[in-house]
Amino acid sequence: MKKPRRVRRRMARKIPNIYDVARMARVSVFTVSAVTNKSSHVSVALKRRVETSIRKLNYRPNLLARGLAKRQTHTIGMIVPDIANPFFPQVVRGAEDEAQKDGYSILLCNSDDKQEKEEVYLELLLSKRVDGILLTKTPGRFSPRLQQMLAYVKTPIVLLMRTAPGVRADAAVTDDLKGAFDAVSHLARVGHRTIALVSGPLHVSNAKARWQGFRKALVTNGLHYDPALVVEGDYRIDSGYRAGLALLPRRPEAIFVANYLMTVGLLKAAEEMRMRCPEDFALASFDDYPWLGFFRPRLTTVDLPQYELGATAAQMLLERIAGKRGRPRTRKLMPQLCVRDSCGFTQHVRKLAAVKKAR
Amino acid sequence: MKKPRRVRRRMARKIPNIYDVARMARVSVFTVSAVTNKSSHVSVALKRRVETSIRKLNYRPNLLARGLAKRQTHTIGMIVPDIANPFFPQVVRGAEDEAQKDGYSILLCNSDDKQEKEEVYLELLLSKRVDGILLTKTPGRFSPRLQQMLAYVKTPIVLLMRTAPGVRADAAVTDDLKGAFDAVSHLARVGHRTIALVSGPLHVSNAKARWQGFRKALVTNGLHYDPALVVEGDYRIDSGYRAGLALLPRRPEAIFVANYLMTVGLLKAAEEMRMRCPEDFALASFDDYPWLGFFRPRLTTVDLPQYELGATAAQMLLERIAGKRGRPRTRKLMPQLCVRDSCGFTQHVRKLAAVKKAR
DNA sequence: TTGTAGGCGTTATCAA
DNA sequence: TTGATAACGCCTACAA
Repeated sequence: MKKPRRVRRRMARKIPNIYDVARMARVSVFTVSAVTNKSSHVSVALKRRVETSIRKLNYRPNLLARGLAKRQTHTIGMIVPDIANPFFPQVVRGAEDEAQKDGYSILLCNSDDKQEKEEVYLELLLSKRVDGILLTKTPGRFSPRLQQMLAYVKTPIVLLMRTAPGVRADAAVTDDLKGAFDAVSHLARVGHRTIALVSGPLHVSNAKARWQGFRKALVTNGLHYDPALVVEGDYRIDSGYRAGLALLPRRPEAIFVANYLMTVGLLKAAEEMRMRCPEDFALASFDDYPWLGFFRPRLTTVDLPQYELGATAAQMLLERIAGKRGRPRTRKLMPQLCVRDSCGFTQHVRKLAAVKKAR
Repeated sequence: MKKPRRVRRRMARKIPNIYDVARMARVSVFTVSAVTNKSSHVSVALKRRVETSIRKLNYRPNLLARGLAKRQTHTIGMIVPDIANPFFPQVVRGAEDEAQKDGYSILLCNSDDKQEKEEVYLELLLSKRVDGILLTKTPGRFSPRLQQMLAYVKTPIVLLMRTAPGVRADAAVTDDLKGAFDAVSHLARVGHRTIALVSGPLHVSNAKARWQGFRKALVTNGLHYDPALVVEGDYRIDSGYRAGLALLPRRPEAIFVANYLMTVGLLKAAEEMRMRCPEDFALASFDDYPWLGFFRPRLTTVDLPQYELGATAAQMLLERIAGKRGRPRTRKLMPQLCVRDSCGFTQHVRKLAAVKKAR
């Protein structure tokens, strides 16, 4: 004989559970569950009684318990390098919107691009039984143990922004090679012959792609690749600053920077060295923001669809969670070159006009 | 007689649970639990056996189940208007860092400053049994039902950035009145006599405070308050743009804008009207970002400690979660005026120098 | 259509 | 110190 659930008296108030509702409505918990989940047909009379009780008690199902029973939490984990990097907020927002449509919430983690942090978070997310994970992978491979865990639990993962060697998973990325190619080609077209590169960390897939796009553009435009004009940064402001200090004294005609934060650092260096853009050097960079058109130098940029990137990744993840099978897919979103003044284009046009006029 | 837990054969692999570990180590689940939680003393021999089994099985406690049993999830909910607003990422980051130190994760939600979304999220967070909530309250009051729920479950809330009438809770805010006062006073000191205001939505506490700071500065500096020079926006780019279109034709000597996004909009309007800052109008605005010093106009701003704000709020929340009692406290963080060129200060100084020289 | 009771994976209580 | 077993609050097969 099982004795009835012990009545708790200590805490005067207790959050009502499904039993409380059932008791008040004089039905079984099954009926209550059927009503809250619309899972099975319930007669109108009982349904009404249940709903009344729910309202009276202000009952809300405990999603923890539900998650435990159904083995799904309607939560997805998202690991980004740093939400404070202005690139990611829009991505996260896109993912959150998409997730929310399907009733999913997002657990946000910052890895700082450190493998150890990433590993800790990944394990935590698995322990919290998230239904899936959106991951901007840190450089480097998973530890064997983690790899094994991931394979074992089969929690779907979608890679975001970066692919990762050794990880077989869906991915949502941007066509960074093309983005860089377009930007650098544009610089060449405007007439710049010596073009420097401030690259991201080359062991990160998208930095590599941007570097490749840079090289390809040089080749295509018949320009010389000068290793002395290439500096590898880490996508943060300070590395852009150091790159600027190293690069600007060499007087390249143009500089292509692989992300916004490093561009900020580079401009800081230029400021200190009293060099102006685009008068003293042309500039094109990755990532676009709503404010860039209204401050000088008006940056020429490669605009990445950040929001869409996050939304797409979330969609892919939700499909996997919903049970979609098949081998991993990679969705590549297209960047768009956004020409403003920093590349020297406007000066270029003016010059052309002047030449034309002179003749 | 209770029959032993049914052996599941259907799914070949199953995530190991505490029973599996106990069985392999030939101990009871209690012992395993005691080991993983270090909650009670376990003999060295058993402890070793348990640890070995844990390692062999790659066991990780199911945090859902733990949460259900212990009635705490080590998760906190965070509701911000929009993570894509560049103000919030740093705030979120501060909160996340602080939470993570104590083993808490963050569930992130965007309310878009809509009461309905906020309410849905709040209920969801409660249903997910978060241990506490960080809330940048939308304007308006909670519905009675929600208010009742919140009071009932006693989940601690800390208000972030904005206080809210009718909500008795800890709060972490910035001294916006002082921030605005300092900025506007500075504009006056530089010599501007007609100063316009692009305000945030006045039913939001911090917009109100900034407006008050503006007015106080006018009074203190003996300037006239002209309602025609005040426009109320909604903190978004577009409202700043419209404000610019309305305000700039009136040729105020200076404009004070209550946040960054609206400043961006205002500059867009200025651009269209071919008015330059600071030559045609001076500008000071709220919120500072790492890049502002390197683009023109170099904005004079009120720098708010965003990261610290998030961190402080999280600390306060964690204290409440840990059981701290006492009446609600409000922590007010200090802003810092960051003088650059847009306020016309440098021009002002140059003029003074010229005058001096002339004598 | 509705109810009963076992299971989800922990922790916690009470004996031993 | 350890073990057995009842919560925690929900879902769901199976039975009625």
